[in-house]
Amino acid sequence: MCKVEREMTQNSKVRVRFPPSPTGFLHVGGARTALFNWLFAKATGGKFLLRIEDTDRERSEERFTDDIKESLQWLGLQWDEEPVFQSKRLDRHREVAEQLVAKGLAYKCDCTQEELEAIRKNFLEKKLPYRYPGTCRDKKTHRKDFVLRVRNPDTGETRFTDLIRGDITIPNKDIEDWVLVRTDGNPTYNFAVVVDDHDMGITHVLRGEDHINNTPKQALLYKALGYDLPFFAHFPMILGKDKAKLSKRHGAASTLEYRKMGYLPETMINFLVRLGWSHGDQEVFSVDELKKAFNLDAVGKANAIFNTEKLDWISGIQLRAKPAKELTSYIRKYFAEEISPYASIDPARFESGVAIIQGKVKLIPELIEQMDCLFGPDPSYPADGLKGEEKVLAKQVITDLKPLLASNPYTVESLEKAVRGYAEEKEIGFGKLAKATRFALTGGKISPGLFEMMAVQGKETVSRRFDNLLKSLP
RNA sequence: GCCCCCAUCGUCUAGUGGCCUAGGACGUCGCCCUCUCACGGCGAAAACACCGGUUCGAAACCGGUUGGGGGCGCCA
Repeated sequence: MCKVEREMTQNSKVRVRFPPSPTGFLHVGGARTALFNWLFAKATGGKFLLRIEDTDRERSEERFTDDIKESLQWLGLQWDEEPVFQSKRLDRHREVAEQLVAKGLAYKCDCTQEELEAIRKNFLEKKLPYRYPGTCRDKKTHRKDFVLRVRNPDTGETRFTDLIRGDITIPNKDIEDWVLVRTDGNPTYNFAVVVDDHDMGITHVLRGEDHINNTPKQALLYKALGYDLPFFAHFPMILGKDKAKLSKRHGAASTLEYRKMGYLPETMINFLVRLGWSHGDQEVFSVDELKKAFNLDAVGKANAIFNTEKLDWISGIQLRAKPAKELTSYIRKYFAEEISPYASIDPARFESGVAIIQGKVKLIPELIEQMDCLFGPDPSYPADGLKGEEKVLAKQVITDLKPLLASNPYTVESLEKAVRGYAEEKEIGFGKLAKATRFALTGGKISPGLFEMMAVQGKETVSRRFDNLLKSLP
């Protein structure tokens, strides 16, 4: 925590917000912005709020609001107060707009979109930077349709402090008289944000770097309105592999798709937090650790590329770290359809199946797939699964092991002792023996540890599969 | 075109003037461990964009160049 933050957090409660517009699914860039806000709230003992910015009635859809909420909840980023819907605050926005007009800080502009387009085109042709020229600033009479624009100073400069980047200064001549209220009476983003952040008591505006250019506009409005400026911080962007701003065409559109792919929430959080934030050499974090360790001055300034190599590595680690019981109920909740073939399996057995596989895979679908050798139908034995001499050995080993294990308790230790004892006695290399046994039990070459597997499969299955193999052998 | 932001291995990053012949992690490639697959251990290749300053001393500070990103809507 840097000095400014410390002063701030000592004097009053931190309140941050995540303000998505429901015009698309929550992509991972948005998810990370939400995460940083949430972590900052947790680290400072503040509140994390959700505001749905649905002032664009045309493009806003309820299914996107649902997607955003579900994504946040899946990740565990629970908001602390009822979500605010910007569209329900219309009256308040109009009220503030009127105050601005009354003070002469906003004015009506009846330029049509066509007229503006012509001006814009003209500026572009002359290679001049386009800015609304203030045509209507002092006009007395207006057409029926008009917008409200702010009256911004033409000279001087606007400065604000970014907690990550330091002071940022913009000449006022580069800030145009932008639109506050549309022809249809709805507020624009930059206007609604300022009013809402102020009314919601937001102390820290933490958002993506794509908003840096909006900040001077908003800062000017705060001043015009007589509001205290909140602290600002702009996070670097997450870019796609082509180094362009993340969008639909970069693989997964919605954060929820990562859930489907089999990543855990803690995996996403661990991965996302390291895109732009660091803590010495530490790479692996639990969510609880993050809630204590997160701070703004360890956030970097440079953009990061969303590269899933490390995501998979973290996934393996988090999968291994999750208690089998929790992992099992997570799988039951989100992969119900995928595990439906194992519906009849005793829950405790199912959980031990999860336990012996979770350390070997990186994603949940892989885990479910590997459970097939435990709970699926008996395997068939491909003819080329074992070579000639291996078949001879297999026949001997399985024939001997069958009665030996039939009278043995089915615990990992006891099974291991019995089988290893047998191998020693017969002077058969354990590797060869294991290969034959594995083939008998799975019909393949890859499986969980032999004894863990047998213990989960149970005496009946093991014995039956031993018989099956013997029958298939010449 | 104009404005803003940024710049260390392929990728994520450490680094706040001397500890840097630049550290960690992912990925890659070897070797080891091992009942297979994983895990784990050891090792290798791999970066301070460029040019000028400032300084006894720059990856670090300043300026410029180049490169990248973002913005320039009655979208958010």
